[in-house]
Amino acid sequence: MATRRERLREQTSAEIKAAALAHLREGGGAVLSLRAVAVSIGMSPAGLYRYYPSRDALLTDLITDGFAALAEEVARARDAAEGDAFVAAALAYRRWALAHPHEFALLYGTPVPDYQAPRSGPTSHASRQVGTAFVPPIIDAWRRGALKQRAVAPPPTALDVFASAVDLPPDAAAVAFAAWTAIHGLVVLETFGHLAWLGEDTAPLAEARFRALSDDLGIAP
Amino acid sequence: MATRRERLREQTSAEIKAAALAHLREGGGAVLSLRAVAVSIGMSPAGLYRYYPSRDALLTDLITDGFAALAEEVARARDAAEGDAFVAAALAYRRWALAHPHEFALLYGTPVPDYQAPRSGPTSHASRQVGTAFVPPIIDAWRRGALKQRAVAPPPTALDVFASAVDLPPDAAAVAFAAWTAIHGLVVLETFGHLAWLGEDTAPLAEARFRALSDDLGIAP
DNA sequence: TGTACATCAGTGAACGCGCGTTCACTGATGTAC
DNA sequence: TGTACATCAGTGAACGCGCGTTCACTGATGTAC
Repeated sequence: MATRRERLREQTSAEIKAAALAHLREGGGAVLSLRAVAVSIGMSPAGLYRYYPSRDALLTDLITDGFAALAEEVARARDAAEGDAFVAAALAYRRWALAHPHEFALLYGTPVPDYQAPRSGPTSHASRQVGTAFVPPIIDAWRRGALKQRAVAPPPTALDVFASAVDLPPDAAAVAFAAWTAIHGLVVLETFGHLAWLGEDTAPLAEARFRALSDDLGIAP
Repeated sequence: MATRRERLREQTSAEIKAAALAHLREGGGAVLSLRAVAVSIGMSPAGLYRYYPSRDALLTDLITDGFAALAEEVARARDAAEGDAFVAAALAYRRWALAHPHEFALLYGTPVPDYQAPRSGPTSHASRQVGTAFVPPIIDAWRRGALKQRAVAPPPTALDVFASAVDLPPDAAAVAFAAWTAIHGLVVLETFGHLAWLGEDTAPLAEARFRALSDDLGIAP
C-alpha cells in the first residue's frame, strides 16, 4: 500500500503534467518553460527537479502522453463508427489536431531543437500507435478483397518494414501507408494555418477528401 | 544609376540574408537569432536595424524567399520531366525539403510563436505558388479527360475558392487539392523524422507512392 | 510507545547565458551651391 | 573645384527579460529499534 509520501508524490506529479499541458495549450512560449510551469503550480523552479531530471524529460513525457491520447481518440471514433470506420478515424484525427493545435505541433511540428527523442523509447512506440489506429478498417477491406489493386510496382523494402510493423500483407500495407500520409498531409496543413485562405469552414472539404480517399483506396464498406 | 551607398546597401542586405539562411540551415537555435546573424557577418546587433525594423521582418523575408525557392524548384523539375511531370514535381518537392529541412520547417512546421504572418502579405502569395506548381500536369490530364471521376459528392464551397485560386474547373481542383495534401503529408512526416523507423532509404517508398498517387488520380500520362 | 536517524519534497538565491531592442554617438558618403 | 551641410550605415553600451540548472538549506515524512 502506498505511503502518504507516495500518494502526495503521484498527485504532484500529475499536477505538474497538467500544468505543463495547460501552458502548452495556451502556447505562451515557443516551447515549454520549466519556470513558468513551476510558478503556475506554486512551486519554485528548482522543485521540479525532484520530478524530472531535465526539461527534456518533461517534454518526452508530454509527447508520449500526446501520442497516446491522439491514438486513443482515433481508435475510439473508429470503433464507434456507424458507417465508414476509416473516415470516422480520419475525422477524429483532424478533430483532435484542431482542438489541440499546440500539442499536435509538439508531436508533428518542427522537431524541438536540441531535443532528440530517444529513437526506440516510449515516444517512438506511442507514435506508431497513431498510425496503427487506422489499420483495422483496412484489414477488413483487404479480407473482403475490396482493396484497389495497385498498378504501380509492388512495395520496395522499406514497405516491408512497415508491413511487418503494422502486421499487414504488403499490398494492404501500401494502402495503409498511403492513407496515413494523405490524412496527415491535409490535417497538418490545416492545423498550421496553411489552408486559412480557403475560407472559414474547411470541415466539409476535409470530410469530402477523406471519403474520396476511402473510396479511391477501396477501403470504404 | 545606383550610388555607391546604394550598391553597398544592397550588398550588405544580401549578406545578411545569406547569413540568416546559413544560421537557419545549421539550425543552431530554435528560431533565428538576430544577434547571431549580426555577429556572423561581423556587424553589431544594433546595425541590423538599419536593414530590418524587427526580427519578424527578417523572418518574413526568409519565409517569402523560401516559398519562392521551393516553388521554383518544383516548377523546374516539372518542366524538365521526361515522363510523368507530376511525379517529377512531387519528387522535387521532397528533395528540396530533405535538402533544406530547417527552411522547410520554417515554411511548414510549427507556426513561429508570436510571429503572425501577414494574412495577405507576400508570404501568403509566395505560399500559394508552391501549390500552384503542381497544377499544370493536372490541367493536362483534365484536358485529356483522364482524371478519375469522383464517386464522392462534388466539392463544397471551400473547394470553389481553391478552384478559382488555382484557376481550375472544380472537379480538377478536387484532384489538385488531394494531390497536394497527399504529397505534403508524406514529405512532412519524412522530413521531420517520423518515418525514420522505416529504414535508411525511404526514397523508393516515396517514389512508389507518388507514382501510385498519379495513377490513382488519373494524372499519369 | 518513544526515540534516533534516514529519506526526500521543496525553498531561495545564485550561476551564466542569450535574447530583441533602444539610444546617443562617430564617421563616411552624398548633395547643393 | 571647394566648402557647408544633410544623410545614413554602423558602433558600443546598456535596458530588462526569461531561460535551465546548481547548490546548500529546512522541515516534514517514514523507518528501525
